[in-house]
Amino acid sequence: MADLKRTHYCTDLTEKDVGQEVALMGWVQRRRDHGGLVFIDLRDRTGLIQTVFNPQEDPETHQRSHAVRSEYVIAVKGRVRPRPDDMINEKLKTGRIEVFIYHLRVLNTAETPPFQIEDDIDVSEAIRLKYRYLDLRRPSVQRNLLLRHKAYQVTRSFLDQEGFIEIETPVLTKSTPEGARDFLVPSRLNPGQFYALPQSPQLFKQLLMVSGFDRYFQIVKCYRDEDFRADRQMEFTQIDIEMSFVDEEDVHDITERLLATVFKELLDIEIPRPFKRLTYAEATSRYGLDKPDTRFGMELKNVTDIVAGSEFKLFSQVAQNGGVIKAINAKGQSSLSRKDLDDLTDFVKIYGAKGLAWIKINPDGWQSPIAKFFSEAEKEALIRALDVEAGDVLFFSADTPKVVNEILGQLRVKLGRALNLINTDEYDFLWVTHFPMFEYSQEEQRYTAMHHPFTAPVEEDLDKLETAPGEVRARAYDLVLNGHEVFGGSIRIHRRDIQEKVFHLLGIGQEEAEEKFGFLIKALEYGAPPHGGIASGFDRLIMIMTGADNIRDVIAFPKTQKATCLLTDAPSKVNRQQLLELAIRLDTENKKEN
RNA sequence: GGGGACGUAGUGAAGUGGUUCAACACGCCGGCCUGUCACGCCGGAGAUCGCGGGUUCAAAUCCCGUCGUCCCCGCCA
Repeated sequence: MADLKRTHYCTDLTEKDVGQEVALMGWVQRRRDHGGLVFIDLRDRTGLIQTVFNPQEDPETHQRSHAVRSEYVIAVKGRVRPRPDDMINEKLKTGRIEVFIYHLRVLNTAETPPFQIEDDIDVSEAIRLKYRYLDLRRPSVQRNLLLRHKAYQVTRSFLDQEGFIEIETPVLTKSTPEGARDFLVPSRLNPGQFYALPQSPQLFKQLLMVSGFDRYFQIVKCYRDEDFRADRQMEFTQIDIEMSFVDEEDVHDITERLLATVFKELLDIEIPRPFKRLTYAEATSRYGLDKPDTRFGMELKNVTDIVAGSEFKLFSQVAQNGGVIKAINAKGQSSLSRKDLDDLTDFVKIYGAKGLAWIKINPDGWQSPIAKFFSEAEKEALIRALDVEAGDVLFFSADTPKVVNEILGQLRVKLGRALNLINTDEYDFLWVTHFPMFEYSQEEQRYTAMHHPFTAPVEEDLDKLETAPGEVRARAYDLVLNGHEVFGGSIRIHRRDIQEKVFHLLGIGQEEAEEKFGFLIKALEYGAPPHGGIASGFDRLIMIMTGADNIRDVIAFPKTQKATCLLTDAPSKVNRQQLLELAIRLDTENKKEN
C-alpha cells in the first residue's frame, strides 16, 4: 500500500480527467468477464465506475483480474479514457468514461455475501440486520445515513448561529417516577442502588436555564423501555432545545426556522411558514387524532343532532346517554366491496369499535343496513352536513367522544392511505397546541400528566387546577408532520408553588416529590427564569425526509421489535463475577430460561 | 400482556396428504467468449422444508408446542 495512494473517489472522475493516471480503491460491485476483455465495476461510498482490464494494457494484470470476485477489496491504477459514443452508459454518473487498468492489487478477499449489495433487493430484514455491515454498503442505506449526518451539521450550525450553547448532560442519572419505564444501571460502588438512563434530559436542561445559559441545545440519545413500533425504538435521538424568557411563539419560531433551514439545505425544499396550527380540541374534533395527517380532507362531522331522534336505536340511545355520533364521507368510493367494508369493520374493532355503520350512496338510492331507519328529513340533513353526492360512502361511529374520535380518526388515515388520497411528496407541518394538562387514568385511579409534570398550565386555567383538573389546558405543543409527531415541547413551570401543586394533583406526595424531584424544586427557589423548550424525534424526522417507512432504515445499528441486536446478539447473559460485583442475584424462576 | 402475517438451497420463492414433491429465478462453481454494463452461451454443485413432538401405511403439507422476524392494540409523561 505504501506505493499506492488513492487519488480519487470513484465518482469524482469526469470527462475532464481523461488521460490522467488515477489510483482507486473500493469494492468489486460486479465482474463481467469476456475471457479477453474484463470489466469490473468498482464501488466506493460515492458510487460506481467501470474499470477495464485489457490484455494489451498489461497481460499479467489482465490475467489476475479473472480471479477477482464480488466484494473483494481492490486497489487499481490506470488511465481514464472516454468511452466510445455507442458505449456510453447513461445510468451511471461516470458512464461517459472508464479506467483502463494496468495495476491491480487485491487488498482483501471476501466470502460470497448473503445478499447482493445493491438497492431494491428482495431479502428479509432479519438477514439484513444480521449482516448489517453489508446492508450498510447499499447505496440507499448510505444515502439515509448521509442525510442524517447533514441534518446534524445543519442543526448544529443553525442553533449555534442563533446563540444556542451545546451542553452534554449525564447518561447515568436518577430514576424518576412518571413517564416511560426506565432503563436501570446498577451501581457497583453503591450496592442495591441504580442509575437510570435518561428518557430525555428534561430536568437538566431546566437546571441549565436556572444557571443562566439562556439558550441550550443538545443532539442526544434518549432511552425508554417500552415496546417497539415501526417508528419507535427504545434508544433514539432527540434534538433537545431549551430557552429562557420565552413564550410559545418564540419556541415555535425557532423550531420553524430550524426546520426550514434543514429542509432547504438537505432537500432543497422551501417549506411555507408560519406552520398551520390547531388546538388539541380542534384537531381531535375535526380529525379524531392529536397528530392528524392534514394532507387530505375527509374531516369528521358531528351528526349527533341530526340522528339523535332517528329510528335507529343505537344512535338515539348513544345520543340520549350523552355520547356523540360522527361521520366521515369517503368521496366517490362507493365501489368499495362488501368485503372491503367488512375489512374496515374489523379494522375499527382494533380501536374499540363494536361495529361500523356505513351508507353507500348509489345513483339509484342509498344502500346500507341502516338507511331504512332515517326519515327523508334526516337524510336531507345528512346530505347537507356531509356534502353527500352520488358515489360517496359514509361511515358512522357512535360512542363517547374519545372513542368516536379515535375510531374515525384511525379509519380516516387508513382510508386516506388505501385510497391514495395522500400526496406523498408533500411535507405538511402542523402545530397542535393547548393540550389538556391531565388525563385521568382509570388503571391508576388518578390524574397523569399528558405531556410531563413540569409543563406550565395556561394562565387563565390556573384557578381550575383544584376545582376541575381535567379542564386545565397545558402550555404544551406538538409539531406534527404528515401524521407523525416529530417535535414536542412546552413552556415549563418556573414557580415552586405551582410545581408543588401539580405534583400534588398527580398524586405525588410531598415526601416523594422531595425525594424524587427535590433538586428541581430547590432550584426553582433560586431565581429560575421563565423558560420553555422543545425536543424532536430526530429519527422520525429523518425517516420522513428520506421516505423510509420504518425507523430502522435511518439508524445504523437498530434493534428488532423484541429489543435484540441480530448483529451482536445483545442482550446477553453476563458471568457470575459481574453479577457478584453488582450485588445482583437473578430471580428468573418465573421468567423464561434464557 | 394481546391480535395478525410470515418461516422451504446463500437469497427470493412454487408446492397445502400419495407414484419425478422438493419447481423456478438470482447468486455460487467450472468451461467458452475483446465492448459488456441485470453481459451472453454451455455444464455443475447446493435443501435434515425454522426446531421439537404427535396423527397417519404415508407429512414440507394436518394437529400441538416452541423459536425467530415484521405489523398492530395495550404501553410510549
